[in-house]
Amino acid sequence: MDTQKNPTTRGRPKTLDRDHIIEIAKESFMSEGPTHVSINEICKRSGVSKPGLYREFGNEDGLRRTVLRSYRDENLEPLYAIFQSGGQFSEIVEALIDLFRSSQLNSPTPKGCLLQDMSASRGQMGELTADTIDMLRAETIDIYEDWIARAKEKGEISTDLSNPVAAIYVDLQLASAMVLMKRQASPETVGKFLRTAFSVFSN
Amino acid sequence: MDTQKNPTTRGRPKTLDRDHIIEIAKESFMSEGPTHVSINEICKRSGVSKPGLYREFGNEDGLRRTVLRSYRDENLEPLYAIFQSGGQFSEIVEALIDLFRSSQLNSPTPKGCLLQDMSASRGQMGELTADTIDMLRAETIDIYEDWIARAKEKGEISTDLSNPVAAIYVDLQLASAMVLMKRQASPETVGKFLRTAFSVFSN
DNA sequence: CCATTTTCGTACCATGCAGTACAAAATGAA
DNA sequence: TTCATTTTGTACTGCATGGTACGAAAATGG
Repeated sequence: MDTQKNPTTRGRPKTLDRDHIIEIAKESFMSEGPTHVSINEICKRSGVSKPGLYREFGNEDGLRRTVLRSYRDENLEPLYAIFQSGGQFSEIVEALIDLFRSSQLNSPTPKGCLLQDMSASRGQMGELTADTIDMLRAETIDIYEDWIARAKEKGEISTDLSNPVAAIYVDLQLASAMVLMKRQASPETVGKFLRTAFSVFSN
Repeated sequence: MDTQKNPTTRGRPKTLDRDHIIEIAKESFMSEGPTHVSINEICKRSGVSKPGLYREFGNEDGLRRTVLRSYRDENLEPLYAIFQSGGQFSEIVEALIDLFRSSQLNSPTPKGCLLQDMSASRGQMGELTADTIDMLRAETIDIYEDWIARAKEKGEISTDLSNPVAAIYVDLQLASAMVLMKRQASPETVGKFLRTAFSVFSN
């Protein structure tokens, strides 16, 4: 599905606000867990009829995939940008801490990482969403691995870990930091946690 | 609820195997997530009628609490024992790695930590289970904090982190290691991860 | 004004869920 | 044998879910 925009100008004008539904669904998935919010509930919260939502996204799997893609573009992309900024290792760690703090302070409800949450319940997801999860996970791990590799080459860090294992380590530390955020730990605690976790690479 | 054993010898003899149900439910909760296994499904898998299960555990909340308590006694207790063994910091880290490896190798299905899983979906749990989650979380955090405090006093470690924050750090690292296990990472990777994560305390 | 096109939402379907009413079955006691 | 006691499972209730059939509504084109 993923309906395309109206080519002609005929017919009843569309009132359904696709982006609004995606935002409501994203917020709901992140605060209550992607598998614990029903389509019915999303319809009520976004003020759309059920057939309206189904016409737009096909089915539950389609909605989840769309929301996850939106999460990538809006929430993950800024994270990627930091790793690919070319800054020094220590600068990047501090930039990460800043990003986490600001996203924690700017969010009304405590948020974790939607990709991690969906990944944890991958078995409950449909095919489209599961494939998207796999792609995004591979994408992020690659970015972490490249970052580690470049920092090693520049002599900014040293570690016993191979690059793939170091990438997994980074992935898990960021996931943990987001768990802390969801638990509403203070930004100071989150910062201390990240600085400590990344101190294993210092030389 | 939590029915007590028959005092008299009258009446129809009981055939329901309480412990078997608990084991089946625990296995199911750990492999599929505590909120994604229905009572119906547990009844089928353990060969018990639905009223039979309800007579034994009261309701879904009662079953979850019972399973979680059993998880504590059977799975968490050995972990606690390591931290309270009085060994040196480095010995305890190695003992942890051993415990993780053996539990990973001995388990047919990939397992994470039921307490973490339930904690993550605490909002979906009933009152009894939620209370038990809180108690167990406080219990484990206390054990980690005591361990850190003792190791500091003995001069085996040094860190900028306060004891409470260090305890949170330990908690998250163990949770991450269990996530790795659930993802079926090799025991070597899990070991490397833990050694690296705990290396932040070395002096 | 009418036909065509497109989007709209009410009302429905089958399924699975947590939880229960109730009578049959199985024992010891009298 | 019969009664009291206890455990058993079949068959049900009411509700929420994912998903859809279908006709009304709202626009443009002729």
